[in-house]
Formats: sequence, C-alpha cells, structure tokens
Amino acid sequence: MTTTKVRTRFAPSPTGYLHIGGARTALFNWLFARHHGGTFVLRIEDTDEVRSTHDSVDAILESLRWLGVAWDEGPETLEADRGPYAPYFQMKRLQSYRDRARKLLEAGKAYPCYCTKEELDEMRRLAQLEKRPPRYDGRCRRLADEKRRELEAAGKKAVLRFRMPDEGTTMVPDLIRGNVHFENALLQDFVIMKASGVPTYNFACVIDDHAMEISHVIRGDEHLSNTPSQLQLYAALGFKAPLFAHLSMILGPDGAKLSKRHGATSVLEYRDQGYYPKALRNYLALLGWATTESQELFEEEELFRKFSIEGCQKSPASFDPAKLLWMDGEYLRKLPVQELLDAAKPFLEKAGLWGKPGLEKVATLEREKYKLLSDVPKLVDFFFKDELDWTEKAKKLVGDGSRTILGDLAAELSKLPSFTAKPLEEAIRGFCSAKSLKTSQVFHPVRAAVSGRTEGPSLFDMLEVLGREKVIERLRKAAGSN
RNA sequence: GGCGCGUUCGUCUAGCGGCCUAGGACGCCGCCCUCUCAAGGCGGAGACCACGGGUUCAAAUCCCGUACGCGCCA
Repeated sequence: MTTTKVRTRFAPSPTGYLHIGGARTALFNWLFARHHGGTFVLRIEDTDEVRSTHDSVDAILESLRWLGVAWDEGPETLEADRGPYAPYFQMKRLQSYRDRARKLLEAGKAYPCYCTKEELDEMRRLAQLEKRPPRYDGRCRRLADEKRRELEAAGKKAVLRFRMPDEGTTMVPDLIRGNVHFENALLQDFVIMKASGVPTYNFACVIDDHAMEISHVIRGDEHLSNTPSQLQLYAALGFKAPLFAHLSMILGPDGAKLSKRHGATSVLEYRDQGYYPKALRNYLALLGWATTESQELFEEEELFRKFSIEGCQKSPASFDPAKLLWMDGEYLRKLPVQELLDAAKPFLEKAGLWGKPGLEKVATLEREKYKLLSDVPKLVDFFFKDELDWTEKAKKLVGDGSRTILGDLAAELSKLPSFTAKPLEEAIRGFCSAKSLKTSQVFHPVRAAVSGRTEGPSLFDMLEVLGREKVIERLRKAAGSN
C-alpha cells in the first residue's frame, strides 16, 4: 500500500496583518503536518494586485515566526528559490496558471468572456428581480469565432471562465463535516483568469495545491462553498483532489465575527502587549479543538502527538481574552526566571531596566504575579527607582501614625548584623512586641515605605533583596527624618 | 434570495443510545492559607443539552421539521 506523504499548507493573502483566525488556521496545518511527520508549506497568495503589499508579507512571516509556527517550505527557506515546489509567491508562478488555462481553453473546458461590468451588473439585477440566484448566464459560452474576432479586433479584453457542468451534483468529502453535496446547476461559470492575465483565487489555489502536492487542505469554513467549484477544476484538469477539512470560524466574545472592536485581532498586537508566544499558541490550539481528556496545557510535543482532525469542532468558537490571559500567566509562572527575563527583554529595555544588577533577584520576588511579559518591568521597577511612584493607599499608610514607627525601626534595623529574611523577620517581630504593636501596624507601612505600594512580595524577602542601604534610606525618608 | 454549515453552563469544551439528577477549564462568588497582592487548596452558583415532532424499553447522543446565527454566490 502506498501512503501519500502528508503535505499541508497555509496560503494567506498579504493584504493586511495576520489575524488570530489566520494564525489558528496556520497552526492547525502545522500541527497536522507534524502529527503525521509531514511537511508544512507556506504559500503567499498575492494575486490581488491592488491590495497585496510587501509589508503584509513581512508581517505574516514575522507573526508566524514569533508564534513558533515554523513552515518547512516557503519564503525564506532553503527551498524558497530552488526547491522542487518553488517559488512560493503566486505572482511568480503566473506562467503555470496561464499554461493550465490555455489547456482548459483548448479542451473547451474554459472560454473567453467579453461581458462588461455593466452587463454583469444588469444580469445580477435581473436575477435578483426574478428572485433567481445571481449567476452568470453563460452567454459567452457559444460565441461564434467570427464574433469573437470582432470583439478582439475592437480591443475588447476577455476574462477566462470555467465551464461548469449544468447538471449533477458535486460532493465535497470533508474530514470535519462529512460529505457535503452541492447542485452543479447552482454553481456558475466562474472566472479563472482575469483580463490582466492574473488568475483568480479559486484557480490559482487549485493549480498550486496540485503542483505543490498538497495532500490536505485545512482552511477556514468560508471556503467550503468554494470547494465544489474547485473540485470541478481538479476533475477538468485531470488532477487528483486533496482531502479537505474546513475549520469553524473564530468569533468575538459577543458571538459576532471577531473584529477590531473586540480588541486586538492581529498576532503582532499580542506580541506587543506582552503575551508569551507559546501561551497564545496553546490557547489558539484550544479554539475549536479539544482532546477527550479535557487537557488544557500542552507541551509542543504533546500538541504534535495529540492533535487530530477528529478533535476539531464544527461549530464556531468565541475568542475569550480572559482565558488567554490566564494561560499566559500559567506559562510565565513555569518559566525559569532567566528565561522569563530574556522573554521580557523588549519590555525591560523600554523601561530602562535591562541589565540592571539585581534584576533577577527582584524579578524572582514577584514570580507568580506576572500575567504578561509587560508586567515584569511594572512589578519590578520599585527596586531601581530613586523616587518611588507612590500609590494613594501606600501614601496613606506611611502617614502621620506610622512616621515614628518607621523611624524607630530604621534605627533598629541599621544595627542588624545580618540583613537576610530570617533575622529581619525576627528583628521586626521583636520590634513589634517590644513596642506592643500589632504586626500589621508595622508590616504594611514598611512595605509601603520601601516600595511605594501596598501590594508586593513577602515583606522580609523583599527587604533582603533591597538590601540594608536602600531599606534604611527609604524608611528614614518615609519617616521624614531624612 | 438561493445553496451550504452550525446550535451542550457567560466562554472554550467532554459526551459519539443506558455510566448524564450532563464532566472539566476560564471567568464569577465564598472559605482556607497568609504580612499585602498573587499563587495554591477547598467549596458554590451557573446548561430544562436552540425549539417542535418522531424512532427506541431507553436520546444531549439517531431521523425529520422549525427558529436563530454564520458563510458563499457579491
């Protein structure tokens, strides 16, 4: 038995940033390929001449790289220029579409259509009036050669249309949805080549999926209705069709299609907000896919091993930012501090904290509090500031009632032989009982005095890390005796 | 409008004819731990399985309609 090698692809149009939905599609293709020891291909579908941009290409590549969804073939790989399937930009493959189009034309399976936009609009209008599906009426199907020469001579530009069968049904075998049937009579003679000589989406994608030997087309739900047309193309070209799997869409928290008004939709925005890429990737894997063991957190290898099309959901999934945030914290908490700092480097640099001595120790103090990488500088900066950013609550705590306490304590602690957590705790607790103060009367003002905040790490650990000099100085300052 | 797809707690989901008076996770609430905030532990509220019909001894699970949502034709 011959088993075909699994080859999947992600084929974005570079007409904007990579959004969450696209990233999820790419991810599933990648996971599926990895699961089967196959190859994941990235192909850029840049046939939209007006909307495609180089910036978009860059953004898409950067997004995938950042997310850790690594394509095996595609732009910027070893095969990019010379591999058997290269190139990976559709605009560099125009010749192959034109060759195939000519073959279809010669075989009578496609025909030139000279209808103007006005004629098509009129067709559509009439159809709507008569409550028929708006569909090209095939008037150029049987254009006499003479008439055609006339139009050509008059300088009329033609598009190329594919001749759909008039009857019968086309069945789309879908790995997620089962067999879906479509009436051919309802499918229209769609355009495969534009007048400019550039192919349309449905045509180019069929040619390429065949040329690149794609075994499984895993893509968004919105393409399900295009699939019967594509299947007819495969048949007309004598190609073996790949297997299809149509993924449900991703909706916003309110059930409407995910869009900018729901917050960030671009992968790079999540990067810039401080999300940890593996966490986002893990979260995305869970949107529309699940295992039977109700596991939530996956190592990369586990994802490869456990991912399956069977676990893919038919119904759309809502993107839940709250769960993503939880998951991000979950990942950050497990990270060794040094790795955490490396990951947070851009944010620490922006705050001017990167490379500061003691950073690792302070960062460790707040260990379990980071939800985002961008939280790291925010929770750690008190250590490095000469002038603390006082919160209102903290200011109140070091108010009149506590000044003498803080001053006395400063004096006490300056004599402490060893400035480490244990002795500090003993000393401060001793101080409390000596002065008949409740611990809370001392602990809270001290925290406020040394950090400017009311929330923070365990007090004694924090004092140890801050060190004698800073602690005494800050206590005195707060006490107003300095 | 036609065709197609979908519908289990607020959200992601488990479930594939009896184990379901529907399980887990996020979020929410409470308690415990505790020097604060987190983290962690324990517990709680939250789903008449969209609705209506069948099939069956038995249905969230199978079948048929309806509604609603979404996609494609644009």
